[in-house]
Amino acid sequence: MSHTLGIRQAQKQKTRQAFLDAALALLEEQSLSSLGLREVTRAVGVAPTAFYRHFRSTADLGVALVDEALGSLHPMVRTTVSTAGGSEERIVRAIDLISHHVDTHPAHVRFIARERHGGVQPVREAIRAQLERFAEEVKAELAKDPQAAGWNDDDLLMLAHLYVDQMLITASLFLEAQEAPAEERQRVTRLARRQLRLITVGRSHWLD
Amino acid sequence: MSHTLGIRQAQKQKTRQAFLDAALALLEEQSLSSLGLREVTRAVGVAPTAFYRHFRSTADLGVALVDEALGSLHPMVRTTVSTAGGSEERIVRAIDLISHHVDTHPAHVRFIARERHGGVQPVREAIRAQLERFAEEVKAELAKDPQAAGWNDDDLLMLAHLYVDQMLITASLFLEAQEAPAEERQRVTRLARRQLRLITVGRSHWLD
DNA sequence: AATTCCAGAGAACAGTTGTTAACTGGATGA
DNA sequence: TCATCCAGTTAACAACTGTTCTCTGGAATT
Repeated sequence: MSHTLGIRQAQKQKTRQAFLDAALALLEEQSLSSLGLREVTRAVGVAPTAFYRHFRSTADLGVALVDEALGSLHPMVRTTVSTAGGSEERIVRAIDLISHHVDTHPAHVRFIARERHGGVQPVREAIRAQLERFAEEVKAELAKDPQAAGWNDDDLLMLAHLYVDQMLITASLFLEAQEAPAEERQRVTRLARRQLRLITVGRSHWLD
Repeated sequence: MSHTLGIRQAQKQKTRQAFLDAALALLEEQSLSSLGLREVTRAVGVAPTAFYRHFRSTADLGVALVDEALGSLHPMVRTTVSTAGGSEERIVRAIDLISHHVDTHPAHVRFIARERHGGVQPVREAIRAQLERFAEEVKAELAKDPQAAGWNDDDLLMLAHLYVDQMLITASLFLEAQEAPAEERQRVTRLARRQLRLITVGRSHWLD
């Protein structure tokens, strides 16, 4: 199926990835709308004009970063929501999973939080579309749960969005607490768990 | 109490406000970290150097914008949460209030949503501090409610943060739907109401 | 009336930006 | 083997950036 790339294509992809990595690093201290093309090429160690061989603009690069940051996350979300076990057990596991993901991919998380409402329209749209996909997937998993009996589609999607937004809020909190002492990070963990718990309580009494 | 300003101070404040207004307008299509000092002075119609008479940097201007956007909002939040009436009635009124505020101050709302996780640290910190104040105020109002009997302080603050974050999410949704047809805006209204309802249901069964 | 103050103007600085055109040299395919 | 392709280079462009220093003219103070 997958044809082995020639030396040429392989080198091109390698450079492209170097662009993405360099940009992500530079974006820890600024927004995409202020990221300069020359700034990125300088960080990669390549001529400014080389940029155009891979991206039309920095906005284009941003959209590629959205795919890198969120594209591979769908399986994880799907299984997290659907995993069997008691509801308390699932809450703890979900928060731990977010915490772990922030630890291993802080720059990706920062990028998404920053550019979700950022100044570059195509990037906002790309993030919005990915989050909509997450919501649809969460909804599909929720629908499988016996607890979903009697729920209409609109309410399921409403709940799914609530979960997705809460996921992002939690990730952002972990990110802010990243350099903080362990006790602060533990405080965030407990807060996130209780918020998720409250939503879950609301869910289980929704039909009353 | 308030001493009438001299011609000089009055003119200075006028120019300062012109800076804030011009910046806010420019920030509808970009982030603060890419806002240039000359760009702002050009929009105001004043020499670049005049900027330094009012702000040290664009970050400084950003912090001033945070105060303008959120500083005067505290009374509104306070009364909204505390207003008497049935819970369903209060939910409808809260969402309507947010919707109205987004209609009347779209640029302010956009600015806060954009810079909350934006690339300028002092501005992020200023927004964080204001939102923390909101949460404390909401918590204080919640504590007055008879429903809060048996709640500990941590859980009250947890719920207050949930409300504040939800308020921002809703405002952002209204903003995105601003140019959309009326039916889309109505859809957002209903979604926001139901999410608030679900949180309220969770709240009323929290102690079970 | 004379003096001080200070918001804003003007000019100049060294650096930066995105984009263009024409090029080089190694991988690719006939 | 030889012609084609194309990722990356080099050079140059006009336009823009933040910041400094010096100056001005009207308001504020004495």
